[in-house]
Amino acid sequence: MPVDEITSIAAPQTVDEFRARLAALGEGLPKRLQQCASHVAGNLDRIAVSTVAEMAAGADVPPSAFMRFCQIMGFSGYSEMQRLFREAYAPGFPDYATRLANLKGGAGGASRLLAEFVEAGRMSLEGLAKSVDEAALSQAVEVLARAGMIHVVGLRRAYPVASYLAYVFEKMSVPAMLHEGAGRLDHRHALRPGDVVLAITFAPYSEETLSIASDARARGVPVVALTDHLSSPLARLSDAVLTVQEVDFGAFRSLSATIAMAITLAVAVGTARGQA
Amino acid sequence: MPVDEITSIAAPQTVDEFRARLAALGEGLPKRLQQCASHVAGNLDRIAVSTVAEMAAGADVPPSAFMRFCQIMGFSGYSEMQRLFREAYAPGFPDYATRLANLKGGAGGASRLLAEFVEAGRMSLEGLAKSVDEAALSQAVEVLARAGMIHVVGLRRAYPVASYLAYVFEKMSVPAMLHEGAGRLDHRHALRPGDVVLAITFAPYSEETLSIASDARARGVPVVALTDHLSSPLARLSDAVLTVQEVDFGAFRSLSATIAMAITLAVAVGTARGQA
DNA sequence: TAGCATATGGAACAAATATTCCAAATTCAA
DNA sequence: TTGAATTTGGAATATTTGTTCCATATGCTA
Repeated sequence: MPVDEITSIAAPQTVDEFRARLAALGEGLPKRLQQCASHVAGNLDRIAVSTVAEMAAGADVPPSAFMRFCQIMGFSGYSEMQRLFREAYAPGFPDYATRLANLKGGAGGASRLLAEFVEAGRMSLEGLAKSVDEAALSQAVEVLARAGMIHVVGLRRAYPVASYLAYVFEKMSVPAMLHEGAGRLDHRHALRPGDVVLAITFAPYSEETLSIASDARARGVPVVALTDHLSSPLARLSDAVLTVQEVDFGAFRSLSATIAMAITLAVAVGTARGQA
Repeated sequence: MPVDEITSIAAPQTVDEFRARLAALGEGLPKRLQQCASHVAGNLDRIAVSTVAEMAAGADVPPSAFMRFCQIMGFSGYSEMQRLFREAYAPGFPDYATRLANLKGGAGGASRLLAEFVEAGRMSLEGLAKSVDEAALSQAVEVLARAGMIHVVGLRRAYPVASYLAYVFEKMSVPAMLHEGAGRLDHRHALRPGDVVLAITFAPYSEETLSIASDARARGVPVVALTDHLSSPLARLSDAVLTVQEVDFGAFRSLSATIAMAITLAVAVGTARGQA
């Protein structure tokens, strides 16, 4: 039976199915396809970011041979095969805008909302794990661990995070003080040499928070930022910048990832101090 | 100075340089480029596997705007920028599971902690989705939607949740007031017929919160509870009880699931009121 | 408000990439 | 060795994707 008549089964839907099919084809292939199979097996992760020409060159076969390989794997061509890996590489493109539209149309009550927020939270946490800048994180911990007093600043949506940080710092006996926005009264006179400001703000960035941060910087007090983007105005004012992206659901953005980052920071700092 | 005359510096050679340049551009950009910057900052890992059209759509700008963005970042075009990420992302699949494993194995103590908290958060969210009592949830929404004023009470670990609820209620124009523990001063005189108390507390249960709740009940003001167990002392005092269990890591308990429940409650109540 | 500088979107164009096709090469069986 | 069946490579083509350009829109300054 010629290879191009191999009963075409459905294309693999997951990377695992792909692996299985690769194994199933195993030996019985002609030489060039064999080469493709073995090169692919060893370079699964490259498929997402390579062209056919590159993969073919890697397998040391002409592009047309590689195309045949894609077809006997069950795909219509290279593009379709690549799509599988691109999606696996950057998992899930759930389109929240349309889901929200559906939700509004559909029956769904509060439990449906809950499901959406749980999902958004999970994705935010996954995103955090994938995108955290480890260097920035340890730098932040280091700076904070050396602080005489940690001034936690966060208003509006960041306020719950700030208060949570203050709570955990207190539990861990780390000297920290929560700056409340209440009454427009600010405590910047409390900033002393050797202290550190931990500033938290997300778009639209709070004026007060930025102003306290720049004030601190002007006085030579280090600033650690917890914000949403490196391009945040807070980033420029800071000595260490931690970014956390929350997946939003409709107009609403939760705090799962931010809270996870906050507790990590607090516990890491508490631990570092305990050891010193 | 028009953006396309920004002195063209050499293109970033590493992802870190890229980040730095992104941060340096910061504010001064026109709207469309700002959108590009934001979207890119949050989706660095997708660049390797996406087309300009996809990235542009994600940033909600036309492809030509995205091209301009690539150019002011110092690249000749999208292809060149993408090459940086395709090469940088040689290391396997940044699939969540393996990334988590890397973090746990990683050198930095802080990254390890983060991995643990992320994992705990995810598990808490899953638990919440599985165990939610739908009847109690809709009952809580109903009671809150009818309230004249919602009094949000939560101290210590529950305080961040309470302040977050107050924030979201305000955003949704739901009359709500946050009872602060500050100064031992409590606002129970503010409780009026037709109001509702939303009380949040976890073991070890806060005296003050319980006392406000029982006070409210004595006056015939309904109480909605957000707590950790049906057997919580708060449960007995309440007209609707929502329970949320957080998975703890070591001695530390995060708030992912609680926050998810809180935002659900707030949005559901806001929506219900909007419709009425 | 006029006039200038800048930003924007889309259509036209260019380049890269995927895909097909078929003549030539190879293999295998008789 | 011959012929049929299969595999192979590359040239031709189709499709997708990237890039440029410019007319129009927008915002700013005087």
